[in-house]
Amino acid sequence: MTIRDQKMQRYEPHTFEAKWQAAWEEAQVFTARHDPARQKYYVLEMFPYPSGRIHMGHVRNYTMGDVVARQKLAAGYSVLHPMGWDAFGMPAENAAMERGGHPKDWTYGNIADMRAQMKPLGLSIDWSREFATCDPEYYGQQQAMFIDMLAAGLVYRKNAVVNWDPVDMTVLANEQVIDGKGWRSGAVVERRELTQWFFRISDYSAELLDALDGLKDWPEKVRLMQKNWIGQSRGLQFAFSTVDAPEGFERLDVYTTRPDTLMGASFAAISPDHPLAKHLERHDPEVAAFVAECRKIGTSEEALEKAEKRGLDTGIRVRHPFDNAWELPVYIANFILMDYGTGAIFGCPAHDQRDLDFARKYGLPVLDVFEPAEGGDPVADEAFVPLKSEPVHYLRGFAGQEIQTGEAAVEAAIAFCEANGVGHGVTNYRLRDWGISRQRYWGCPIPVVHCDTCGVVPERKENLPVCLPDDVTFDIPGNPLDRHPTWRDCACPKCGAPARRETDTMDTFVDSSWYYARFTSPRAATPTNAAEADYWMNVDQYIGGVEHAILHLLYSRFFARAMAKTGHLPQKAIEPFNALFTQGMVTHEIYMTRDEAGRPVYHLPEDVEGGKLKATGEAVEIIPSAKMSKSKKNVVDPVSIIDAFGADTARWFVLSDSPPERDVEWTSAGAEAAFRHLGRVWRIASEIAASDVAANDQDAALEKAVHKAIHEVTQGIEGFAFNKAVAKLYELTNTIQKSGAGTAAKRVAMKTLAQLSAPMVPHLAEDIWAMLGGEGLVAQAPWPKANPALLVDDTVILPIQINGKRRAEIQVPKDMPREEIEALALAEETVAKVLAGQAPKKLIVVPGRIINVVV
RNA sequence: GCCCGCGUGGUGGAAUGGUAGACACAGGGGACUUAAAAUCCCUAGGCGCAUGCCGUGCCGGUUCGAGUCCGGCCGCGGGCACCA
Repeated sequence: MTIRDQKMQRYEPHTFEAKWQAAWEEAQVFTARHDPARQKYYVLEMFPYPSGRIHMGHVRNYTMGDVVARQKLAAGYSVLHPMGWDAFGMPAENAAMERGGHPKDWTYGNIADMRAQMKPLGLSIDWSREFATCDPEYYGQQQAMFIDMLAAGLVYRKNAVVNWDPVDMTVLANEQVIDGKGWRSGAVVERRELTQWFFRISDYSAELLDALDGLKDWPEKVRLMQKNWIGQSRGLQFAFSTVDAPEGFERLDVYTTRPDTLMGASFAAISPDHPLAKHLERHDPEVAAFVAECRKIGTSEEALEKAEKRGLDTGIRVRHPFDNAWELPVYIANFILMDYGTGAIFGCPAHDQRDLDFARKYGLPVLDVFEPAEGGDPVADEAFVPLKSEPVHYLRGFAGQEIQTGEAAVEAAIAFCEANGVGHGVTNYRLRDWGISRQRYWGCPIPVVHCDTCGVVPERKENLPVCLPDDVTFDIPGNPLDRHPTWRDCACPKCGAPARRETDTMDTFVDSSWYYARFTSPRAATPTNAAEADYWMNVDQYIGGVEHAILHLLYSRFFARAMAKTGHLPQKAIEPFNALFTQGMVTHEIYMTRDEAGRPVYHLPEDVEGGKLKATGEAVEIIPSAKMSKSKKNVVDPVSIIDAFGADTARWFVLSDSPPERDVEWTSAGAEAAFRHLGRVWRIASEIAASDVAANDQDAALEKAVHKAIHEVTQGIEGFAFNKAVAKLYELTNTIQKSGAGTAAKRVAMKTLAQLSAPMVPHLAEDIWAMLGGEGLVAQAPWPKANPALLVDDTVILPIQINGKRRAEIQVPKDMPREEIEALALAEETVAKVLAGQAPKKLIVVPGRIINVVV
């Protein structure tokens, strides 16, 4: 072999990756075709926010989707694999505020950059269907649906609280509130009520809950999280009669999931947002001060739960429903949510830790309602809160048995109360209606007009889209739409009189709640096209991060139902995602040094070598495995990886080693190893292409290994165990390399390896395929089928355990009868020695698996 | 605080309740080379001279048999309704 030949036989992905991408493009391999003769398959990865740079998490997400899409294409499906941009949202406005410019320019510029970074990955995406949610063609259709949903009674307005920054005079998102203060102004944030638009998702609580059972191919944990989020509960709603309450508040409605503890009640409590609290606030300075204090906590449930539990005695009392002489004080308490139940509760300190803490703090009585069935001490500092399924002994019960489970006692208590005219049993949900109003510019305008005579009037559909005006500035905080007179002022669509446009825009979750449907007909003049939606829906495989397990997925499930109700989706699409896969993050070590003041200074991976800074030799502190983030500088830029190693190496790396649902740690050693392996595969292929060995007795063994690999790799891909599929491909590579089989058999083996690798490393696969004389593109070759006859082994090795510990093994024919195996096992040397002529206590034979001898 | 998940060699991980550590990374040894790179081969959980013993975050339980199932902890991660 000459030096020139050696040079030619190197794996140089840059010489062919672009070539094969052009070949796919030329052959229109990935254009989704509505072909009624073929079964369709719709693969979708959660679309990205156009931040400007792709990161390894994207590479991992889209490579997984690509593996599925390419394998299904090879398996004969008509595949839809689209890509778009979740393009509205706060970062674009923040960029405009910080750096000047316009959110639109920033966003479209980022999209162009990210598309250019994604294309070299060689993803099998039908780019002809691409859109961004900030395209007027997209959000105009969203506005049309909003109008339809408004007409269908799915949308309404009500008051709701927001975070208000009193210095910047603007509404803040929860993430912009840090320790109760505005992120820019540092001012203490207030809760303020605004009239806002809501979707009636809570009307669908029961249905969204029940339908979870049908989502067989969703992760169990996601279904469980959604179930808990919807939060169905069975309880009693009843009214206390009040003593010394203001006029109009003669009754206080409360909801409880533990009516069986009614005889252990020691106080009632209402939310600071309860109408009674609001009434008292106006007349009582002490209440006003307390309620004002409560409103500083912020709007998130997390903040509320973590805040110190506090209350204020209103002086009002309520009568116990079963004893007119028994009066309970009414507190305003900062931990009661107005949105849940009736915004008022009764507290039973003995059997609820929060109530107990509250009672101890304010010197309220603690009455034990029940004790452990076997008896126990009265409650002291720890509430007695057994599982509802556990039987307990009732001391202050009033319905049902003396010893019964909490569940039974609750039902008995509800029945008793209903029979005695004290309230009624109700089923409640934790799920609240979906507030979509955002006091921001960069979002889909809510297409309604406020008219002094007609009230709130939807825009006429022929006037859609209601486009965002371009002439806006972000030099002062707040919503530029609010101070844009020529955009804001308009004519009422109904009476023509001067009117004002709604200046709130929609939550970006609305945008992402139907993009999957729009991909089925992305240029249609209506939100969807019935025939296309009918063919392509549902999404057969949806892939994205677990961080979307609740909100995005729940909103999408609701929105699909709302679209079906308004005629924009077929009924079969109300559960839009047949299968869901939630993938893990890409992590990396963090490299840190400290400055003179001891503050941490972070360093990029490319600036560090061998635990030291390349520039200065200073040792760095290594913090293991954390989610890649710009602020910690533990990021690896996919573009630089592709430049250094090619796209296939990046793709191969993110699929190997870690199971897809778990986090994967990016290491430069791993990336180099992936590159080396692909180089080896390429070299073995080129050696086979140049070799000429006659058929021989090793061909059969190689063929068997190939078919085993077909079976196992296919199983790995279909079961979303890409790391295992990769391991099997390593094994097959090793087998081919070591095999002394003839060239013909090796060519078949290598071509099959190319086909099995194509979903993961498509460029390399094409190159090998072409090298070995494969017909056409491997991307269009049918997926190989394993011959079942070649998958079974004639003999199996059975390990023998003695008392559960492995001591020996025997090799037996695959279908040897149990009795013969038993005899062989007992005759085995080690076993015979241990038994010493005695019969075993027990002999367990699991055919094809194991033998356990118990002595 | 509440809901959900995860925890296995030096590292990433594999294992329908049935041989713990497949496959790979890093390491050690060797071959080839004037040398290096590249490549190839061998080795490899810990302890012990060894029959062997110990090992899947910790404690307990079920089972002939537990990484896997159950109960209780510890640690880490995700979500908590205006981040996307």
